Amino acid sequence: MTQEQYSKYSFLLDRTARKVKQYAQQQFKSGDFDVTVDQWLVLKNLSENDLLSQTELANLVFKDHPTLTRIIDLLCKKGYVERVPHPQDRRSFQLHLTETGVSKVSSLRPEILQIREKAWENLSPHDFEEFKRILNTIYQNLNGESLGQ
Amino acid sequence: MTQEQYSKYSFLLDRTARKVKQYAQQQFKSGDFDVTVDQWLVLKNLSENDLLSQTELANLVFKDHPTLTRIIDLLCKKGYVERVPHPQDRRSFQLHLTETGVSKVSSLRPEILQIREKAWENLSPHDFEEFKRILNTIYQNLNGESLGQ
DNA sequence: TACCAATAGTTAGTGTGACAAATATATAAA
DNA sequence: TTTATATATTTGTCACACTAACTATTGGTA
Repeated sequence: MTQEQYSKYSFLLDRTARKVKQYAQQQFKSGDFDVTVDQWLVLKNLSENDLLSQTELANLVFKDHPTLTRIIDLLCKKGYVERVPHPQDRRSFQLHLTETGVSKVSSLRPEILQIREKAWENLSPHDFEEFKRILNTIYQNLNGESLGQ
Repeated sequence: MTQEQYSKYSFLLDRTARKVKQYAQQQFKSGDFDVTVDQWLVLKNLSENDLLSQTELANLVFKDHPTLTRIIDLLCKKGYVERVPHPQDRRSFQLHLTETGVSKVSSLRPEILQIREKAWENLSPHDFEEFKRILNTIYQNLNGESLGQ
């Protein structure tokens, strides 16, 4: 296999990742979910781990701090999340899902699982495992120092 | 396999696609390439197909028209691309690499192939074929009407 | 105590992505 | 020929990614 051929993965990877996000976003919109795909990722992680700091959450969802700041801003504005001052450290916040946030997550979760399945038509469970393995290997190959999981 | 497990691919896919772009962009920067990753994709396609219209190019690189307009704007500002009025159709342009653009492409091409290879350490040619197959299947599953290649 | 490096978070700037709407021109239909 | 429709590109808006620079606070150490 030549170098030339190897270089195409980056194009296909980018194209497919965008399509997956775009497809989900369209479904989110037609279902009036009132959140974006990335906002959902944040909400979902907050529902599974209460009282995270922004830094802890950023490490969970693999987003950088400025991006997370803005997503949290939007989620606060929508009333799904609150920034609670950290009792010991005045630099940081504990992130907390509001009542509205909790019920938003539980009402959207099943619908979103459904949407996510569509991508796997014509593919096997073995394909799924291989896909995850390859994605993780690529990630680690490029992740220099931190070798993050 | 439960629905829950299936939903993780979208996170891994997005994370890996971002890492691939970020890694390449860092290398581009440390090598003073003077283009972004997406600008490179456009330049490369123009070097292989001269005198495309913006619509034709948009279909090649799978970017939407407004995005492409802005990338072309930047490449024109940098002097790598020219918009030549279409001789028959006054609505459209033929895109043309300048001298500078041509030499930029040929000087960067080998360096970029090198950068792209890094992702494939610890992976086999068979992995590569499976990866492409799965990416393309997912893309087509979500691509509703147009069934684009 | 006073200094200093590290940490938490924000702000600003640039580039990109998706979508809707606007403009200009071309082409087909009445 | 006039009208309607389709096409090529641009503009505007919002969201996200990444970098760099900045503020505030913490904790260690001289």
